Amino acid sequence: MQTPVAALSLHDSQRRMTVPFTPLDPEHVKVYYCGPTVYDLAHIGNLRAMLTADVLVRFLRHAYPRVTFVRNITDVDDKITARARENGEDIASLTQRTTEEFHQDLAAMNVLPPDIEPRATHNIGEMQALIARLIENGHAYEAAGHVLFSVASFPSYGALSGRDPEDLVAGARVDVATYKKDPGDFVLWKPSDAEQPGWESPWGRGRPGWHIECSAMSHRYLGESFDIHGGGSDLLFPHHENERAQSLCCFPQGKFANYWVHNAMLLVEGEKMSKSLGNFLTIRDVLKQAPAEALRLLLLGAHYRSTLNYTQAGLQDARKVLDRFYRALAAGPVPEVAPPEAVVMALAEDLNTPKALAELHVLAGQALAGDREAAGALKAGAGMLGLLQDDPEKWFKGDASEEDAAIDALIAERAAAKKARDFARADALRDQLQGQGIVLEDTKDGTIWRRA
RNA sequence: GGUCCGGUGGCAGAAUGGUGAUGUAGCGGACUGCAAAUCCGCGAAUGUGGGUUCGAUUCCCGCCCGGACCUCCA
Repeated sequence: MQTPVAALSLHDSQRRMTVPFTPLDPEHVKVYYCGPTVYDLAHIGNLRAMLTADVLVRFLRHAYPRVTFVRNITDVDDKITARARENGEDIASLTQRTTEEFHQDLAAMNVLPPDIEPRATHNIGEMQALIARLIENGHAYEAAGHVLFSVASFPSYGALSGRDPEDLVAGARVDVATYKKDPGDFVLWKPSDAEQPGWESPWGRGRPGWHIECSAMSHRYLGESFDIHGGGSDLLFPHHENERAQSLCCFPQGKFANYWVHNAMLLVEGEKMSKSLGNFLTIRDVLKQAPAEALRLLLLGAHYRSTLNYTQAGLQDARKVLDRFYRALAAGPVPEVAPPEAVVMALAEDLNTPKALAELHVLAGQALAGDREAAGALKAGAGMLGLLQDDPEKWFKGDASEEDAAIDALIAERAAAKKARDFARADALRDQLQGQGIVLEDTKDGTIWRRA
């Protein structure tokens, strides 16, 4: 039996409003997220989408008995082909290495793995089946070695992203391929030359277009209708619009995704993150400067639908906040209790993580004042955000090292000096440790230390 | 050019048609041999110009600024 939880409301991109979430099957909630194209290290913008999904899925698991979370790996893409060529590397080795790095980075960030993580290249047959079906029922056609989706055949094209197909044509800034019947038509299958990865198909050796993989994998693992489909807001158009068109045309009886969740982009020091500005940050770049948990807290500090400004100062802030939270946990025993209502309620309001964090601050204050029940609630509430599950000792001191004994020795020496009222000596020892990045705190139970 | 989203204290960031959270930073005090941590207190914000309203930061319109997307490309 699940504990009763506040009813979740979610902002659905298609309806453009926040609505109560009602699962198709309350016994089994199904979620699909677009995962990475594995040609390079994940950056903190990618991370934001993964983190949004993580908080969403954690909440769903709290509220419903069973959740299946599918997040794919896109391991066939022209960016991958290009990068492999630049590196003089095998495509397979590039995608495998990048996938492993992705997994390591997310594990470091305490992002839980999906239940199923299908790869595009393992689902080529599924994609071809969908494409054949679309041709059969008149939603796709072959032209110049390509198979294209016919936008005109799907009246509600544009409904997800709120676009009028007419506008799209008028504003198109890319030359329209002459073999398209309609400028809005997009590729389902394209021919590959000898250099490019390709698979045999009824339409010749080729490779899939960008969008069909998600239609194929979501169908295979979640069926014709599932609850939530998510990703970054930049995927709304054309990627998700096209996925929706393909899937609904293949399976007109199904609903495809019932709710669409899109997270906003982030800025770096007030500027758009881009390679040309040189402010492109991978997860690994950030983890050289601060603990993963600080980055996680920083990213959860803004609501997922708001543009978030990532800054160095913000990263340091997040660290100090975690110092305070862990101090509250370290101040005494931490009983195991259920997540506090206030935190659950905040998250139920379209995953309002900043509000949930504000509630955690209240609990931290109470815990520091001696309320151990509040400390338990702090830990349980933070757990819903994937925070504060580490040992406080580890947070403050890092992994135990042989250096620790030396630190303890200096602290003992300082204690002796203090006892002898030789404060000059005591302060010198403290300064020495300070220089090594060790901060001392004298408490009534003796001196404790932490790394700055 | 088109469509859409947003502009809240130094910084980050909630909320709301009727006294604007929270954190961090700053300042003052308590505690401390001095610090650190903790506690108490203080100051500090709704881009701009109109409109609707008894009342607007919230709703509407213009402007300025930022961002996303505009079809094989996050």
